[in-house]
This record gives sequence, C-alpha cells and structure tokens, in this order.
Amino acid sequence: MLRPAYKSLVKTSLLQRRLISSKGSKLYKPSPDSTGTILMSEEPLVAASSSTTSPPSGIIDTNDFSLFNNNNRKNSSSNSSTPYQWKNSSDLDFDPFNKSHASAITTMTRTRDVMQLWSLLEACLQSNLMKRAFSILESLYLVPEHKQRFIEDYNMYLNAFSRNEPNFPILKMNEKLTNDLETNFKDINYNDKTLAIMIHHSLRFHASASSMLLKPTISAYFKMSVNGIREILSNLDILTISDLNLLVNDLRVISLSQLPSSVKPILESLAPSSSPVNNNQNEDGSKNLEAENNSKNEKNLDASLGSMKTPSLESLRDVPLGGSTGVLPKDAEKLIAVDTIGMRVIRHTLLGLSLTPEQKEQISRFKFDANENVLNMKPTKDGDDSDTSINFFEIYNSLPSLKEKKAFESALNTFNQDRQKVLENRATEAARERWKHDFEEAKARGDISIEKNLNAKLWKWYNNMLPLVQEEINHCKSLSLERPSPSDKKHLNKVETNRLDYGPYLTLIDPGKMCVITILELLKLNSTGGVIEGMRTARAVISVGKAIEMEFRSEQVLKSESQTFRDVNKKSPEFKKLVQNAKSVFRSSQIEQSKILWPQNIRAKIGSVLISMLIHVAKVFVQGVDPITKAKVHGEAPAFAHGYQYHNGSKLGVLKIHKTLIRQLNGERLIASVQPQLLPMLVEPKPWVNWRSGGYHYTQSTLLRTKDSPEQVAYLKAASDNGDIDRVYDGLNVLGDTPWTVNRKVFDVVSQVWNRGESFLDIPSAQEEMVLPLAPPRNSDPSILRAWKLQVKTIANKFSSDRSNRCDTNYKLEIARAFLGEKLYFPHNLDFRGRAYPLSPHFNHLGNDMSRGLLIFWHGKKLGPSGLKWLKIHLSNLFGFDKLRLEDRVAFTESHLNDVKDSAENPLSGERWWTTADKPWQALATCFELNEVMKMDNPEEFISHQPVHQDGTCNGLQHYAALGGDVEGATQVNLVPNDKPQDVYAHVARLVQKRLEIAAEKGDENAKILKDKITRKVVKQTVMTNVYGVTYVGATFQIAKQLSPIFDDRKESLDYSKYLTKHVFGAIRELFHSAHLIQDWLGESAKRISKSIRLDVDEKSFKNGNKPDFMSSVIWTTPLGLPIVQPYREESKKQVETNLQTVFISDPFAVNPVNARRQKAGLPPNFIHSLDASHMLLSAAECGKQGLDFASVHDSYWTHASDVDTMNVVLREQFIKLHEIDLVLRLKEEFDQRYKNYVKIGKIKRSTDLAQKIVKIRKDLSKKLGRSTTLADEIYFEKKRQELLNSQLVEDRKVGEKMVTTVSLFEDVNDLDALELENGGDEHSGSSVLLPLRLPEIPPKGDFDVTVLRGSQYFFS
Amino acid sequence: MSIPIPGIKDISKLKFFYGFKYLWNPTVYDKIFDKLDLTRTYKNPKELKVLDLYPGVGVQSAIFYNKYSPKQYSMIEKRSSLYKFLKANLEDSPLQILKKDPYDWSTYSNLINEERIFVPEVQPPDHINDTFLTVANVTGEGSEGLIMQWLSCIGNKNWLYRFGKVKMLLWMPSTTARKLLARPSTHSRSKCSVVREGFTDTKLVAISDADELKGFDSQCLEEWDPVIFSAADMWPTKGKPIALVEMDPIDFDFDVENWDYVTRHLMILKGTPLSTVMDSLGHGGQQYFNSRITDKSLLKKRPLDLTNEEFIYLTKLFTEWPFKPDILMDFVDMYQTEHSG
DNA sequence: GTATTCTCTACCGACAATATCACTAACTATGGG
DNA sequence: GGGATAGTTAGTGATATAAGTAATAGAGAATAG
Repeated sequence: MLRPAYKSLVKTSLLQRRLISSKGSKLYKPSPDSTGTILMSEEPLVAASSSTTSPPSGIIDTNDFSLFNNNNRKNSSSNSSTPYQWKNSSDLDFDPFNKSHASAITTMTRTRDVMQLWSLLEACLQSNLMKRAFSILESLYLVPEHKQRFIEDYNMYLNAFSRNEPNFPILKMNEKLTNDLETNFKDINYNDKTLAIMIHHSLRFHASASSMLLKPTISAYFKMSVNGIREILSNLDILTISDLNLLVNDLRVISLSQLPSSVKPILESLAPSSSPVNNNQNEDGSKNLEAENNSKNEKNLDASLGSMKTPSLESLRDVPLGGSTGVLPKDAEKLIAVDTIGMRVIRHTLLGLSLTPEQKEQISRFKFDANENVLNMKPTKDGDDSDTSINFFEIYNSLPSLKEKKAFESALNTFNQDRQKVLENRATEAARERWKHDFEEAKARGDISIEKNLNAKLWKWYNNMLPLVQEEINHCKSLSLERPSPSDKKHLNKVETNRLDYGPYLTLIDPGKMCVITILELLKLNSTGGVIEGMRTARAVISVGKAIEMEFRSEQVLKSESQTFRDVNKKSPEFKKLVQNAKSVFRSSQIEQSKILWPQNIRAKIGSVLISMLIHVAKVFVQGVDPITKAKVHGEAPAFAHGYQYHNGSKLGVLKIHKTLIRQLNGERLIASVQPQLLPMLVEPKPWVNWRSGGYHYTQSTLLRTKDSPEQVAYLKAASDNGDIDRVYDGLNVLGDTPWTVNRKVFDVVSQVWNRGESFLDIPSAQEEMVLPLAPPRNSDPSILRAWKLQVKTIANKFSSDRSNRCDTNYKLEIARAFLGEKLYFPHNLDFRGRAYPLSPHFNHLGNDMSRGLLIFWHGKKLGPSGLKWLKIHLSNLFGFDKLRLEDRVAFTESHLNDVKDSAENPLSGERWWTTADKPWQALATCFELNEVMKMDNPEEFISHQPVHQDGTCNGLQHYAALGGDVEGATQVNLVPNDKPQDVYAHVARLVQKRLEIAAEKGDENAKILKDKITRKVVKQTVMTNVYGVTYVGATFQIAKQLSPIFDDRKESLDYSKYLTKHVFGAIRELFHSAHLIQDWLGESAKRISKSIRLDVDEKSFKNGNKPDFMSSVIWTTPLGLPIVQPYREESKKQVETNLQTVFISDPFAVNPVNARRQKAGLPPNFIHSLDASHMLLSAAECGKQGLDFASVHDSYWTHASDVDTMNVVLREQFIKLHEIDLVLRLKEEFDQRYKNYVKIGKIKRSTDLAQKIVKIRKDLSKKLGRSTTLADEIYFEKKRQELLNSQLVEDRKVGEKMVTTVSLFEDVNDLDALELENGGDEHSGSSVLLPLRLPEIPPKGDFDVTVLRGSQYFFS
Repeated sequence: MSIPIPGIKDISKLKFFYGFKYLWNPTVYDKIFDKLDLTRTYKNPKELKVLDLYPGVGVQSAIFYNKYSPKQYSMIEKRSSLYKFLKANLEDSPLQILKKDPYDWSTYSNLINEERIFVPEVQPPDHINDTFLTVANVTGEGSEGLIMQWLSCIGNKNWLYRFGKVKMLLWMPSTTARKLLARPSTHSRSKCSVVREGFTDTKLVAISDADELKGFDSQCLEEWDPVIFSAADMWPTKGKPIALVEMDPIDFDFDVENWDYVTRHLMILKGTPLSTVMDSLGHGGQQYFNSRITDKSLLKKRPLDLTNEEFIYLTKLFTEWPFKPDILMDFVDMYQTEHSG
C-alpha cells in the first residue's frame, strides 16, 4: 500500500521549516527599541530583586521541617510562613520571580552576542593578542545592557596587559588607566579589582626597577578603594602571596587582619617573628568592612582551618620570603612538578607504623613522587603490579590500631592530594611519555614491533601531527596579528576566515597536549553512534573540542594558582596543609570565575581542525589481496577516513577507523585512552559550596547537568546565591566523601574471564570476524533480497554492539585495575530533577552489575550483632529473592552455605552457583565475604567492606501513595507494616489474571488463550514504566517482548499484547487509583502552564496576533529548595561549517517555545523523581551526620552491613519528614503563585454577558486602532493595567483600577470552569478569549498516615 | 463497444490521496498516445498484456483499452474508494480490476506465479517485450521511493523485468521526472539520474506545467517534444505538477553493487572535484585513484559532471583496489535498544 | 465552525544530518563626472 | 571627494539525499479552512 506522504517527505520539510523559522534568525538582531533589563545569562534571570529583598524564610533556610508540619490544606495558604521563599516579595514587581521567559526573549538575544565576544576576549587575552582584545572590548562597550559588568572585562584586559608588559612604568600605567576610562570607556568606573591590578603591577614593576613612587602610589590606590581595602585585597587571583607579603610585612601599608582569611595564616607564618606593628592601627579603619566582606568561601575556609593546627614558627623559620617577584612563569607546567616536598615525611610516617617486613620493604622502595606514581596505568604484564605499586588498601587493613589507621590515612591523603593534582593536570603528558617509552622499546626490537605496538604507533602519529599543529598555530597567530580587528575580514579565503574564528582558541593550549587529546578522544569514540567501525563526525569534533576546552580550563586554574602561590615554598607538611587549604579555596573561586564557555561552533571547528590533521598523519600498515592477480599486497593506509553514510535518506558524517587498527584496539588494554580528568578521585572531592564549585579540583563541573538551557542555570544560580540549596550540598557531599576501593578478589575473577575472551554472563566474547549469510542471486525476488539485507544488518549490528560492549567492559576493567589497592572517591552532581550521579563515567557504583561487584567500601566495619543477618539478606536479594520475609531470605542463604563456600573458593572452577544469581558479580563479592565470615569464631568481629543495599519497592509508587494518602496503594508498596512484603508485580499479575478469567467466561477468545500465561515478569516492566507515563503503544511493545517466546508468530504475539495491555493498564489504574489521579492532575497542570502566556511578554513577538508562542515551562522547587525547570523546548539546530564537513548542532542561546507535549508527559515522573532525590539527599546527609558510609543508586541505599539498621531508621524518618506536609498542595500553591498573572486562550459561550462585554471592548478598540483587534492587543492592554496597578504612584494605581480590559472582566468570575467551553463541545458559538490561568483542583487526599511506615520493615528492604 | 470514460464531474467527488493526481482530459490523452505511437513497439496489440498499477479512476485505462483493445488489461488498485469507483464504472467491461497492493512485492508473485491471473511472456533482451506493457501512476508525494525501487529492479532484472525489457509508462511528480532525467553537469544531477542513465532509456512524454520545462535539459526537450497540458486537465487541479515518462530498459554490463557504492558516495560531495573527493570512498582512496586514473583531466571533473560511462570506469578501478572497503558494511545502526525489564 | 493532517510513541543518565544552491542584504570596488 | 552602480560575499532558507517505511497503528494535538 502506498504510504501517506507525510512520513518521509513532509516530515523533513517541516523539521526544516521549523529550524529556520523566522524567529531564530531575527533574534540575532534585536530591534533597536527592545530595551530589556540587564540579564546576561550568568546573571540571575530569576528575580535578583526578590532574592535581595525577601528575607530568607520558609523551608529553604530552615534546618528542620517544622514549617512543614501544617497538614491542614485549608489553612496553609493563609499561613504567614509560606512554604516558598518568594511569596513575600511579590509586591514589588508584578511578577518578581520569573524573568526568564519573556524578558529572556529580548535580552537573551544580545546575551548570545556578548557570550561570543566574552569567550573571544578571554581567548585573545590568553594568547596575548592585546590589540584584538581591545577592539573586542570596544564592541562590548557598545552593548548597553552590558555596561554594568563591563568593568570586569576591562579588568581582565588590564590584567593581561600588565602581565604582558611587566616593565610598563607605574606612572604610564596609571596614565593608561585614566585614559581608557575617561576617553575610551567614558561611562565606566573602576572597581576594587582594577585597583588590585594596579597595585600588583606597581609591586612588580618595583621589583625589577625599584621606584620611589611605589609607596605613595599604592597608598593612593588603597585610598581610592570603592568598597574598602579588604575588597581590594580579596582579589587573590591578582595579588600574589608575595605581593601581600610585601604589602604587609615590608611596606606595612596594610595589616594582617585586612587580609582574606584564607591566606592570613600563611602570611602570619611568613611574618618576621615580631608581630606586625601596625596591626591595630589599620584594623579600626577596616572594621566596618569586615561584615560585608565575609564571603561564603571565607566562612567555609574558616571552618576548615579552625580545626587545623597552625604551624609552629620553628618549622617555618627557613621558609624563604617571596622577596623577588621575578619574571612570571611562562610555562606553568614546570611548576607542577616542584610539588614533591614532604614525601620523605610521608615515608617516615608510614614506616613508623606496624608493618610487615615486606610492607616496609615496599614502602622504602616506593617513590612517593606523585608524578611518577599517578596510578597503575603502565601496561605491564599481569602480576607485575606489585613491583611498582603499593596496595594501600592491604596495608591499611593490616594495621592493628585505629590510631595507626588514622595516621596512615592522613599520610596517604597528603600523598594523594598531589597525585590527584597530577592526575587532573598531567595525564596527557603521562600518556605521551608512555607512548614514547613504548616506542623506544619497540624501536630497539625492530620496525615490526613498532607496528605491532599500539602505543609506539600512537607516538609516531603524535610526532607527525605535532609539527602540523604547530604550523597551524603559527598561521593563526600571524593572522591574528595582521588583523587585530575581527570584523576586518577582507581578502581572506575561506580557510583563513575560519581560522580567524577558531585561531584565538587554538593558540591557548600546548600543541603537544592537543595532539594527545585528539588521539585519545578518537580512540575512545571507536564504535559509538551506531557506526560499524568508527564514529559520527559530529560527535568526534565536538568531543575533541570539549576535551581541549576542558584542558584549557584546568590549566587556567592551575596557572593562576601557581602564580598566586608561586613564592611559597613548602617545607613542612603542616605548612603544606595550610597552603593546600588556601589553594583549594582559591581554586573554588577561580573555577567559579571562569564563566565563559566556548561556543559550540568553536568547539566543533577546533575539533575538526585537529582531527583533519590527525587523519592526515595517522597511518597503519595494511594487507590486502589484489583482486586481479590474487597476490597479497601490503601497503600503508590512513588509520582514519572521513566519509558519509545514509540513514533514511539523511546523510550522516562518519569517521571510519581502519579494520587493522580496530583489531589492534580490541586486543589492547585501553587504559591509555580513558579521559584522565574524569577518573574517580584519590582524595575527597571538593565539597559543593555553590552551583559551580565542587567535585574535581581542577576540572570544572556544575551542580546540575543542565541541558544547555540558560533558564535552568539562571534559577539554579539564584537559588545557590541565595543559600537556598545548602542542604542539597550537604547530601551531595556525603555521597562524594564515601571512600571506596576495588574488590581485588572479584577483580581477579573478572580479569581471568576477560582474558579468556569467551562470552561470560553479560560480557560478550571477543570475535574477530563476523559471519554473514551468502547473498542470494541478484535477480531473486526483491523481497528475498531485502530479507537478506536485513539479515546482514542485524548481524553487523549485533557484532558492532558486542564489540562496543566489550570495549566498555575493557574501560571499566582498566580503571578498576588502575585503582587496585587505592582509596577512591566518586564526586557527584545532579541531573536536572535533583537525582545524583557520579561525575566519573565508565566505572562507578551506578554502573552495571560488574561495576558494582568490583566496588567495596574502603572503610571496614565490624559486622556486630546484626551485620551477618543483613549480609545474608543481601545475598538473597541479589539472587532475586527480595520479596520473601527477611527470615526466609536469611534461610535461603543459610541453605546455600556450601554453594557460597564453593563460589568463593572456586569461583570459576567450581559449581559456579553465583552465576545463577540475578546480579552475579555482586553476589560473588558477597560470597567472598560470607565465606570469610564463616571461618571466624565470632562473626561479629568480622570486618566487612561489602555495601548492603536497601531498595524501595517501587519507589515511585511509594511516593505517589504517600502523596495521595492512599491506604490501598500504600499497602501494596509496603508503606504499611506487614509481616511479609507485598509484591506489586505479582499482585498486578493476579489482578490481570482475574480480569482475564472473567472475560474468558464471557467467551472472549483472546482471554481464553492468555489467561494462564500471565506471570509477574510479563507485567513487571509495564508496572514500573507506568509511573513514567508509558503509553499504550509503548507498553504493548514491552508486553510483546515478554510474550514473544510463547507465540511463534510475531504478528500474533503483538495482537495478543495489544489486548493484554488494555487489561494490565486497567488493573494498574484500579490498584493505584489515587496515584493516577495525581498523575492526571500533574499532567493537566503542566499542560495548562505550558499553554499559558505571560502578560509582560513583548507583544511584538506575536507573529500572528492570535497565536502566540508559548514560552512558559513548568518550574517548581523541591522540598530541599532546589529549583527544577523542565527544559523541554522546541529544538533549533543549525549547520555549522567545519574543516571536515558541516555539523548540525543545537543553538544553545536560542529562545524557543516550549514543547507542551513533553512538558506534560515529563511532569509526573520528574516531580516524583525530584521527591525521591530529595529523600535520598536528606537520608544521605543524615547518615553522614551519624557517621555512616553511604551510597545510593536513586532509590537503592547502601551502607555497611552493621549500619543497615541505623540507615533503615534514618531513611524512614526522612521519608516521613518529607511527606509530613501535603506536597501536592504545596506544589499547587507554588504554581498558583508563580503563574499568577498568566493567561490562557480559551473559549466561552458567545451568548453570555461576559462575552458580550468583551465583544464591546473589542469593537471600541478596533475603532480606535482602525483595524481588527488581536489577542496580542488585549494582552498589551492587560499588561498596561497590571503595570499601573503595581505602580508606585497613587494616581497611576487609580487609573489602573478603573481600567477595564478583556482580562480584567474575569476578576469577578468565581467559577471559571463553568464558564469555559471544553474543546470540541457541541456549542458552535464559543469565542476565543483570554482567560486567567487556573489550575485544576487537586484530587482529595486519603487517610493514610505516613508515620506508620516507621514500623514497616519492608518499606525499604 | 467502447468503454465509458468517467468525466470530471464524477471523479471530482472522490477525495484525494496524499498528492495522487491524474490527467482526466481525454483530448490530452489523445495527443499523448499519438506521441507515444505504441503500435511501433506493439505491432500486434491483440497479443498485448497490460498491467496498470494505481489506475486511480481509470480514465487512462479506459482510453487505452478503447484505443488498443489489448489481450489482457489488469488494474491493481488497493485504495478502497477508488477500487469501488472502478468496480462501479467498469463492471461489465473486459478490464480486470484487482484489489491488491502494488507496493507489496508479494502481490506480483501471487498474481503471476501462484494465482496465475496475469502471466506475461518472457522475451529475450534483444528487444522491448512486445506483449507486455506496464502502466503506473505514482504521483503521490510519498511514493517516490517506489519508483526508485522499480528502477533498481531493472538493474537486478527481477520483479517484472525478469520478463525482459518491459516498457513502462509512468506518471510521477514533475520534480521526480526532473531529477531522473537530469544530464551531467546540471544542478539536478544526482545518483538517481545516473541510475536512470545506466539502466534505461527514458523520455519525457507529457507534463502538466509549461513552467516546469525550464528544469529540463533544453536539447533533450527538443528531442522529446513533450505534450504540455494545464493544471485544469488534471485532478485535483491544485498541487504540484505531474509528468509522464516512457521508460525502456537498456543493455548494461557492469558490477552493479560496486557501482552503486561508488556513485552513492561520490554523489554526496557532488561538487567536489575528483582530485579530492576520492578519499570519501575509503581509507586512502585518493592516493589509489590518483595512481590509477590515467586521464588526468578526469580528476578535474566533479561527480556532478560525470557520465555513467565514467562512473563505470571508476567502478572498475574501485573493484580492482586491493584495500577497498567492505561495501556491505555501508550503513549505520541508529536503533540500538537498551534497557530491558 | 469542523475535518483533515500530522505527531508522537516511558523518565533520567545521553551525546547531535549534510551538501548545495538560490536569494538577499550588506558591503566593496570601480570608473566616470 | 561624493554618489551611483556593479560586483562580491556572508548568511539564510530551501531542497535533495536513499529507496521498503527500523520492529509498529492508533490516539491526540495542530492546522487548515
């Protein structure tokens, strides 16, 4: 049958029409009259005004939930302590807390340009392209909205200028500043940072050419201070420690107390033994500044320093003062390696512990040099490991006393701090070194070895690529020098024009590093994106670009860090700690400052330039057969090739990797290509203190994984700056602080299996070639040819997915190997709903069963009285028996003790009982422990490292039941105490069975056939996904998959599935009726919100006066204060030209209408997930407080066996706390408040009075305007009215009150629902009008008392 | 006895189908059949069997039958309303109406092999089959793929082309006709026009919009001298213009699979000269072809400029390439499913 | 005012079509007064 | 030197691409009328 056209043709054309719809393009050039407020994207799009005016109140700032205790729905809205922070502030602005939609449209347009300029400015300054930088400044100056923040950009420039021209005399510098600010940038005033730069410059100039002017000049600058001297001094990114030392100890123009607290201890220790004379003198003058200057960071540091002992003067006496300021380090890398002090001390500390002679021997031999011992990444043969590295975990475990353990950990931590730094900063160099090493070794053995050894080959590529990159950089540099102004593009060919775009960025990073990164990225991307032997070009260029940017960022942090602290030589570990701490605070602030991200198109361009160079140089030796002579032919071919593939008529750019290389990659250990910056950490992650500071030390990450949505960032930043989400940080920091180590026993088993190359559990086997069926003759029937093609495709896809699967396992394994015996941490951040994920990809506890099996807690805890029981239960759970009574689960394990023993002692050669588990690797890990326990006389003394899980039974439904107060639902998901756990899936299966039986009796054929085939498994997935709003069609597929083994015919199986799905849906709806009411309410609310219009939307943005673009996304606040913004909007993608091809990437700055459908479908699951995330974070924080090691996989909470009881209490209490108030009601109130003055388009009966009045207004208006009115006009007038009503002037308000608009008419209407016509009602006489947005009434709450779950042992089990 | 031809009044009552259009004006049909001069090929129309795919309302079918009175005239129409319409109009006529799906390959094997309702004669490839003619209307917007598949069937000598060189009279959107008939070095030159060149001798017979002619090669137009009619002569009158082409299979002798790969990949960068574009055929392609192409002026051409002869030449070189890529693996897997219960 | 046409298709982590041509606005260069 | 005009180019929008619609089909929303 001919298919309708829309599927293929119209679909694409529509997509295209949308992406190029006039909106997107017009935004680049905002109309000159659009004068929005200043809202750059890094500025709070959310009410800056409200956060400053409204006192922190409500749930966000209160540390307990007492304010939540209002269980009475009717009362709570009038309660003065409202649950959301913004309620108090709504009197200023007519809608104070949401500037993101409408204003964004006018302001974001320019934001985009500014962002691009910024990023270019930063790049130019780093590359010392001062002229071009200055011209960018001039452009930025012209953006009116940007004026307020312009001084920051100027400071950036001035600082670079000073750095570039250290010998620019003090007076001349002053002249320049004056000139710039008085003539070039008239409207701009300096700030304290400007002064800091001037002071720094003066000091430096003085150091090389001593000047009489120094002291008076500096004093003058201090006097010019805008916000006080402390403010100037807080610019640690400008003023170095030696600057401060000069100021405090030599020139004595300032006192110690004026310094930022993070560096005070250092300066104190640097001071001459007689305390500074002028301490008191200045203190008075700066006292009033102290209060306002206390930034959060300082507070934080104070806390951490408070517990630290200040170093005695004794130990610091020989620290040289940073007297000479010398030339700036051009090459920051050199500075990195210096940091090896104190390692002897560590060794001494360690040797002082009770160790076996072997351990002592090991430690004496071990070089405590972070640079040489980053991780065990050397591709040595198995078994060699012990020679070069230490198993810290074993030593730690063998230490007898707690005291010694503490000492050991402390020493290890000091060592690891350095290693972490190296790991994050020097990893590319490490890779390069390894390649070189292997190359030289191979070379000694002859040419063939080089070809055989992957690393040697990479070294060759690297060497060939490097000159190309250098040449390109030179091109870029000379081009930039020739053409300082970016707009001056004449006489340039295409290549050069492009070069002008990416040049400033490309020159930022060491060419060698870029080569390494490019090579590593491409190897990593092998077999991704559905490409058989290669990857998608688009993905490749962006990944490389991103990796380069990431490298740049961490280099930046490192550079400024070493500049500020460069004169501080560390002698004692105590002092070192001091510096380490000051540095970490410093890093936080630095990372935070680097606000500018490279534009996506730049990333793509850079990536493509590098990749095309690699393609050019990377060669492999290949063998082939000459088709004519049949002779074997050898030759050299490019390792990578750029080409295209089609999919459904769409082109797809691909980078193919040569078969030869692929084969080699499959046999290699891939550790060399893991992105080193994102490995697990060796030390505790930097705690989260604000939205973009936390996690890795040098690598920037943000708290939330935003989907390129400025809106999300804006709300997050506002909340973060407001201090509203500190409790989120608390929970997240607990997760990050849990130390882990690799389970050596499990690792050994995995490793054995892996090396055999056979398929085992979910590890696919290592296949060399795929076997394809013989092609049918060409003139066979088309259907036969097609079937064969399909077959080939399926086989190839299976092959390819197996390979990428194996590759993934390879990564996991190699990371695990690298961390054998190490103490490791997983820094976490959140997805946009607030769920926590580890930042490090590949290998973490959220991974598959194998990853989880490979991880155990670093800390061991004695099993104690209940630990053994939980360990046994855990094993039973892992075998899938998680719906038995606890005692039955214990019994299960006890009945299999022999199997446990066999599994632990002969995991591969024995009966392999463990492989029959649901989660075999974790089961194996547990068997290992249980087997050890059984050897003990007193099991309670056994020290356990195994995480034991407690999982919520259908956690989503648990939250729904609590929300709806639904007794029946609550019972089903174990919120109600019961002597045995309820099994939802089994129960649904029974219900379906019952329905089928009834239907069968009525003679339903389908029911007769299906009725005995309903198992728990058939319905499980559908019940689970039902919470996520699975559709009828989707569920049918799921069920069909389960049913397919029963029916031979696929078509038949699908037909039955369709039938069955109806019953399953019916059964679920019946069982969780209340949950569905809430789901429906959430969906309906989301729909209405995303179809609503903000009044202050620029009425000009109505293209068609009656059809506005809907811009409001659904936004809410979690109980922890985290603002959630659903990011679902229409996509707008653009083609961006790169060296290789154009790539199609989304434009992150475009402001697009919301995708109402996704908003609606997403709210129910997202809201629930935001709640389970809150529950988890609350539990994490509390567990952390109680000293537990805690980890989680969303709704599965992990801790030591001995602590399970404690954790169980905590998580129940937190759940109760969470649900003590009516969260649905709270959500509705928040919506009502947030979307207060929004309107929607609806229909009312034309015959009503109201409709008549509206018609009259329209008529009058139409006469006045001389044209027919539109809804846009009505919005305009209503907006005017609202403005008047909110005016400061009484007269205005009076005018506003008298004003009648089509919207104001509805103010007197109480029952909007009665008035409004439903869609498609049989009334033909409805007329479209603007109605105030009203949300549906929330469904009634049942009687379930959430506190009863205190007693439910199967709530989580 | 002649078969009644449905008039515009009758057919305009039917709703339309995704851009499916047809000429209804009998006078234009007269011109078209004059132009086609089918008796040149079918010397003895009484022996002719005609397979009419998507006959629509059957205007053309009726006119054809009245003109030539073939031995068998079978219409295959799946769409219910049209099928009913045909049934009602041609109830007692010798025209055969079958409610089958022309899109489905199995329709033909049933018709020919199993049910033996329509059994054409196999004829040797030295001439156009003179007892079997296919007529089709594939003017629907989404059905271009079907035409392309039929074309590739000519290359495979399967489907209806196992009966020899079977002529086809094919209605299609004029944009499709333009693509198919594009000559080298023209904007519209694309892979499918190379395919057309490789497997068929195709002529434009009629077109519904004079404006459309500017998209075609003027020299060819002179030769074809197509019948031009107006939008008013077709139904529905609005919508994109349509064209009728006459498609005769020709002899060819080259490695179709490799040729397919080479043309497909080269035509992606159809504006890039062969001196740089060959790398997109596989690892080291440029180097290899540089060494093999003797006529260096060929390297200056763009894929767009190449005749099929030249593509065949490149294909020959390609098949002789020791390191040529696996042409079977030329696809991506977009739908890896993850997550199971 | 209804009927046809189009668009999805369970949430999150997650990760993406591209080449070419026509057209236009904006800018550059030119040659003549 | 100024203004007009031809020529150039950057940027955007439109369209074609492959060729059994991936396994699938019915509901609900958007749009045309």
